[in-house]
Amino acid sequence: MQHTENLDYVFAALADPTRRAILARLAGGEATVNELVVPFALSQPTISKHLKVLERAGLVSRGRSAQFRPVRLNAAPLAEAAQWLGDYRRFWTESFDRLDSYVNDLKRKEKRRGKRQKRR
Amino acid sequence: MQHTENLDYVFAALADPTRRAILARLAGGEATVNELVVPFALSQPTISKHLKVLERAGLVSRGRSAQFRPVRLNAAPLAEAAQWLGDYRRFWTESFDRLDSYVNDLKRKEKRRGKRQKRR
DNA sequence: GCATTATATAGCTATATAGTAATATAGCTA
DNA sequence: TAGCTATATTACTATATAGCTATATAATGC
Repeated sequence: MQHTENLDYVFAALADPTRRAILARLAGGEATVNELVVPFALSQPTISKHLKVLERAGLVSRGRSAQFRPVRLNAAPLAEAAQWLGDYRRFWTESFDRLDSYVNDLKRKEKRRGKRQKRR
Repeated sequence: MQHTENLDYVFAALADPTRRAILARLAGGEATVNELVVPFALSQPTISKHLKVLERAGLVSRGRSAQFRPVRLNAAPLAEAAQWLGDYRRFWTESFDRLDSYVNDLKRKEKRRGKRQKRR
């Protein structure tokens, strides 16, 4: 595809509820790994793995303070994702959806009558 | 993680560039499976599988017209996703310069990634 | 019934992911 | 130095995903 490869990582990262919860937690301020482990009933290495996925997507970055590696939210990739979604905003209203399917229904009927043809 | 479970499927569906391209195509109007196969250099079963993933996420629905199963965009789940992202909007509008440096960073990484060829 | 077309399903391979326990590393502190 | 704490890495399971080819199903038209 083109240069949207980072969206692969961003959306993939957001597809896991644990990772979304981690981001929600970080929205309240940076946290250490162990602080992130506590609420999840998951092992520390598992959380570290999730953090690596979030880091690959650019959604978190790590500091260094003594033996702590504080994690903080980096929302920039979310802006990218939101921008991608924004292209579909016009399809969201139900009235438009109904109009759309109505129009498409007409197209389909016309296609059947008019035999095989390329669309628009 | 109860009533956000749908987001798992939606974001997972959006994580694949082929599926995002299918949605982009459907934004221009509904299409048959074979019409969706053409631009991708992928087999028809592979596209059918992608459509199943999109359907599970509620992002497309299928009609029935003769032996065709026309696929059409259903953008409602995208609204959900956008709403989720909206909660983080303040984090990227507050610091636009950080987005800028993030994008520059991406460009650098992409250049490096292009040298050692990759994956799939 | 038979052939054609559109799509779905089955069965397979290869790779990725989420989880685990055990261990290693790095930085404090006494 | 030794010992403690925080985090990362390793090695291993189990499951999911993306792709393929081959085949099955469904609807149409002759």
